[in-house]
Amino acid sequence: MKRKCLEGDGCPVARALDVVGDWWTLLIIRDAFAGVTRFGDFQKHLGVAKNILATRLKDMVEQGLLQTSEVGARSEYQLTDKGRALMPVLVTLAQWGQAYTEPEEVGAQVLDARSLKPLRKVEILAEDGRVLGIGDIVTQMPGT
Amino acid sequence: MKRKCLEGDGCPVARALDVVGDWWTLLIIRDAFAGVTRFGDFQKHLGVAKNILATRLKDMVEQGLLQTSEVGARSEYQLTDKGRALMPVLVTLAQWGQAYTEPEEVGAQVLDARSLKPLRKVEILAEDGRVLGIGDIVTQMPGT
DNA sequence: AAAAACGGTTTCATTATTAAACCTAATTAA
DNA sequence: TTAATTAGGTTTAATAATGAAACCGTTTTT
Repeated sequence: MKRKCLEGDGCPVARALDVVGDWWTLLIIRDAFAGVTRFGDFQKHLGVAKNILATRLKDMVEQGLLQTSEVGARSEYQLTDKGRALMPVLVTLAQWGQAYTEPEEVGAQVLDARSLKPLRKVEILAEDGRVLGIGDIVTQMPGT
Repeated sequence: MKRKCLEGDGCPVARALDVVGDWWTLLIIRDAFAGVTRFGDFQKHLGVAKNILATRLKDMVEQGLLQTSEVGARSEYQLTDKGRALMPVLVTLAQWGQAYTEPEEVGAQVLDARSLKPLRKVEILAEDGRVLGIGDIVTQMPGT
């Protein structure tokens, strides 16, 4: 009756979602990328209830996505390497969202820090460098 | 009191998650990429309760991720362009999962259809082609 | 010293998820 | 041709997750 059960799954997508598939997790990571570290700031930006933010942050620390450092008796939440490694996931998701969903107001964007321009569209490449389209990949599943 | 509220958000990540952020959605998309089209096959592979699979599929059709076609009085669920466009998201997620989570058994993989080899690691590029690391991007937020 | 803010925890109501039973139409087996 | 089974769901009732608001001790500001 619990909600998730994909921990040791053969599929890396399932395992990834077991860690970051919760409703708020990727949004917290997004804010952490934007420099947010304090409980109250996450709460304000996300508009999430404090209790569930507390449990999410605790879970994320347990999963190794965030680490806490006590700065002046005030704890800060910072991305670990494992959390930072989600950057390409966020960028890819953002590009899909920009292409296929409509904003009411133009808002947040991920930009190249040097030029402050948008990023190039993510491409999926084969080992030899060929650009792969949607029909060019196969998903090999264990039970199929 | 409802669960989601990010529909017209300024942030494309939030809008994307509003569509694909549900617990089972990306796993359904993954299976659809693997060629699954029928209700029972989704149910078998995912191990999800039939009622929630039914509502998820209905939602995903409403959101334009899947379309149904009545093949011999038996409906099939197929990816739309919008759904297929999530391929890079799945690939990036899978690569993160492969790098940062541990499988109990080696299982599903996304492969280049021609060579049947793994894909190249996704790179985030600036407009001018520079490879961007984690410190090389900035997230511009509306309320920050 | 008093007041406000920070970082939560607790409580209780609402919503989502689940397993299991059930149902109807279509297909397969006898 | 009938009977049994399967596919594709829907309904029901229990459990788990989520949410808003109140509360609480500590820390910071006034």
